[in-house]
Amino acid sequence: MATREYRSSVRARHAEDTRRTIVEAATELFASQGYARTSVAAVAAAAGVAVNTVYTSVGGKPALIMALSEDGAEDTTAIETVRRIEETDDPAEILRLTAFGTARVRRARWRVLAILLDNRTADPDVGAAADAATRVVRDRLDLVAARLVETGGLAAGLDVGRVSEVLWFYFGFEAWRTARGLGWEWDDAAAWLASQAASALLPDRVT
Amino acid sequence: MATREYRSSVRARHAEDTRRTIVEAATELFASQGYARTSVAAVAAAAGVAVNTVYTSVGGKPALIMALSEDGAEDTTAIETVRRIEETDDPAEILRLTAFGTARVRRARWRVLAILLDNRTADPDVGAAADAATRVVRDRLDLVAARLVETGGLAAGLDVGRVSEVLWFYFGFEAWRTARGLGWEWDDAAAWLASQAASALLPDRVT
Amino acid sequence: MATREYRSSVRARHAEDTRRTIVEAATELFASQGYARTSVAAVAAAAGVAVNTVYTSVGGKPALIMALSEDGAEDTTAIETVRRIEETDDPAEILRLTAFGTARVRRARWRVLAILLDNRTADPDVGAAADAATRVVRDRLDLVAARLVETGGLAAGLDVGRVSEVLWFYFGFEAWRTARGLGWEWDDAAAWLASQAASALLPDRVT
Amino acid sequence: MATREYRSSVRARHAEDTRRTIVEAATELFASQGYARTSVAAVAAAAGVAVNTVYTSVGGKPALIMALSEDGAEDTTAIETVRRIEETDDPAEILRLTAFGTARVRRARWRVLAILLDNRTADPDVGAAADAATRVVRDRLDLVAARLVETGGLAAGLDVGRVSEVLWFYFGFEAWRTARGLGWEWDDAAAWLASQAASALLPDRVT
DNA sequence: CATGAATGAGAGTTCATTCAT
DNA sequence: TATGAATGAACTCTCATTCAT
Repeated sequence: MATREYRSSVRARHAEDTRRTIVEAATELFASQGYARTSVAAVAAAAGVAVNTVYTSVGGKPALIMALSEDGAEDTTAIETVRRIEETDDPAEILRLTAFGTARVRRARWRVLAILLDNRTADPDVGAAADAATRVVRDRLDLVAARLVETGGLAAGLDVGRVSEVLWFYFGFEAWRTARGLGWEWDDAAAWLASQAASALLPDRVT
Repeated sequence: MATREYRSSVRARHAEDTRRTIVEAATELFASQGYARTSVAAVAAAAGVAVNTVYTSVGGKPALIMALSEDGAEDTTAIETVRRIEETDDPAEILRLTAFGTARVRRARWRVLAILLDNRTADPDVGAAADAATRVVRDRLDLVAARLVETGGLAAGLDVGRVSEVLWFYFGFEAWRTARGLGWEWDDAAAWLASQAASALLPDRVT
Repeated sequence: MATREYRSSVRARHAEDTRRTIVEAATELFASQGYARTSVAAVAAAAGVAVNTVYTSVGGKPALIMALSEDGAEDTTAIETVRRIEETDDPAEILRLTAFGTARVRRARWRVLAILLDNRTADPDVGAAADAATRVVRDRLDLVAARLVETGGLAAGLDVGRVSEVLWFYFGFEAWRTARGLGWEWDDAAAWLASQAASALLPDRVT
Repeated sequence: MATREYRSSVRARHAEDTRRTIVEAATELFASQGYARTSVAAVAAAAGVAVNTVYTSVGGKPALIMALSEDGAEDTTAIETVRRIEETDDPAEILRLTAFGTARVRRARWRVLAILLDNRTADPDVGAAADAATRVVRDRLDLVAARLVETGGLAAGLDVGRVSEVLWFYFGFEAWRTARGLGWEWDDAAAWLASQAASALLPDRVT
């Protein structure tokens, strides 16, 4: 990124600034008013550009959704989490890692995620973006589920599919949304969710 | 209601039919296309009436949301559940009753509920209706939480507020939505949720 | 039509008036400014109605073209001409009948025809309407050509296809357009075109 | 022109190339989609240049029309035809020369001509260009008409104006357009048109 | 000379809603 | 009560064009 700055011309940099300003304004408005009730004109006004600049520099309304949902699609945290999960054999630890890992990812992209989920029905494009985001997370949780089963430390009668479902129940979007809605802090929520998932998946602790 | 039928003229009854047809058509369309993308004209067409009849017999678009959200607002099940909860002192049993009670209520009004939740951001009126529905359920869960504390059978360190939050986490809208999304059957989901809520709220069974 | 007036309600009649007013305004504007440069707003203004009334009572811009091109699609003159052609065996007379018949039809619908031809490229819908109009006339001229060949009074070496082409050359849209452009009166033009077609199709008079 | 090439720098020559490429792309698109429905952006894309290059090297949209209509405005053929007409006294020969002469000119510039005629109403500038082209041809036919009258070999009752009109009818744009539309070959059409013009203007051949 | 970025103006169309019947 | 007709207000998007580089 830093190197890019040197290479790109002043004009290109300025254009990128404009684009970013617009996408941010759109994010703000989509979050506060909803996708359907936010007009392109309002986005332009909020970004301080002409209506058409939204079209020339980002695209139409669906393109705004694409742009903001791809915005910070960096997965370093997620990848790091996956790596650490590979390194441990303790199922409880795996659940804790998953909880705090998803917490971090959700926290970083919460506004965008909320927009996608809250406006699913407003537009097919939003729905598609939301589905894509869902799929990414579910796929990752599938890996975790497989790893959990691999450790052999789960309660009896759980196959990979079921484990994945439970993981989604506790670490998926809705769970975090509920936790957020209840005002729970990220870390508290993560700890609680991890323990609840443990009670659902691990054999009774007592001997 | 039944008595009304006798009193009302044929015309009034016919009008009531029209109204119901329209509200049902609206429910169908809101569920399949979303609130924002469903036009009053589409509702009218689906109901087989003139556009204006929607206005004269139900009201505008927001009125449709009101109408369908008040539609089957009968709470006989909920009230029955509350009554039975009052009669028992076993916290685990209370959780089970709550789980199956909410399952029954959610199941009956699922389509309407999904519409309200999925279209929260589409329109302030929808948001208000969704909030109202949320409040009703949370109030009821507050009662359950109070009752649970009353029994004295909960794990240590739980006050009414916290218990209510946990109940909402497991029996609130999002939990059921996730369960539905995972394809879980109502009764299976209820049993699982009850047991998870128990693990969260009740003291460890052993010792 | 007269009987319809009695049957239809005042409202329906009024609506029909509105529609006609709009189509006439559109015709006027399309003729003077061309299809592409005439906005729906301009049509509405010229008709003295709201912009949307154009949509509710006629349809979009393409619908206006359809409406005006179907407007006076009465073919009584054309049919009458065809009938009279069937009755005579004199090729020269047939050509005269064709000339004056087409003159009458063209004259009646000249404005509309000019619009269709002049705006062919402006919009695919206009092109389609123009093509349809062309096909109708060419089909009719095919019949005339067949009749001419039937009489056996044509010059040697002319088959039906060629005769039809020549008829189109002299009595088709472009010929009349040229004649109009030159300021020729309808009847003078018809007489001249008939004589020229005769010189092209009939054997040399002398011998 | 040839001398210019030597003088002009490489850059100027390159610029001229760019301009020609753009005008050709425009011609192609105007012919296939019509003037109104062809955007400057489309022209630029087809020419493989930036949108703005169209403005800097040719001008706006009207300028494109000007450019292509002046493009190959060489009249060597027309001038040659006029010269040869001056040399003969045989009216029939003059008509033949006119027919084949116009055929050659039309053939060379057919695409451009068709664009001008088909898009007359799309834009005042196009209309003006079309009118200019028309005037040029009509002026030339006026000369031919004068020459024909001069020969004294025409049928009785024809003044120069009338002769000019008839010449326009047979050798003007619309006639050729009709002939082209019918699929007639250039030379066949020319021969037929010449003979028809003869029958209209010359005294009956037989005595 | 050629370009990318940005713009103002305006087009067609849809929508929720009201009026007269 | 129910309706067809008509409307005003937005909205998304395209276009031709100019400015700074």
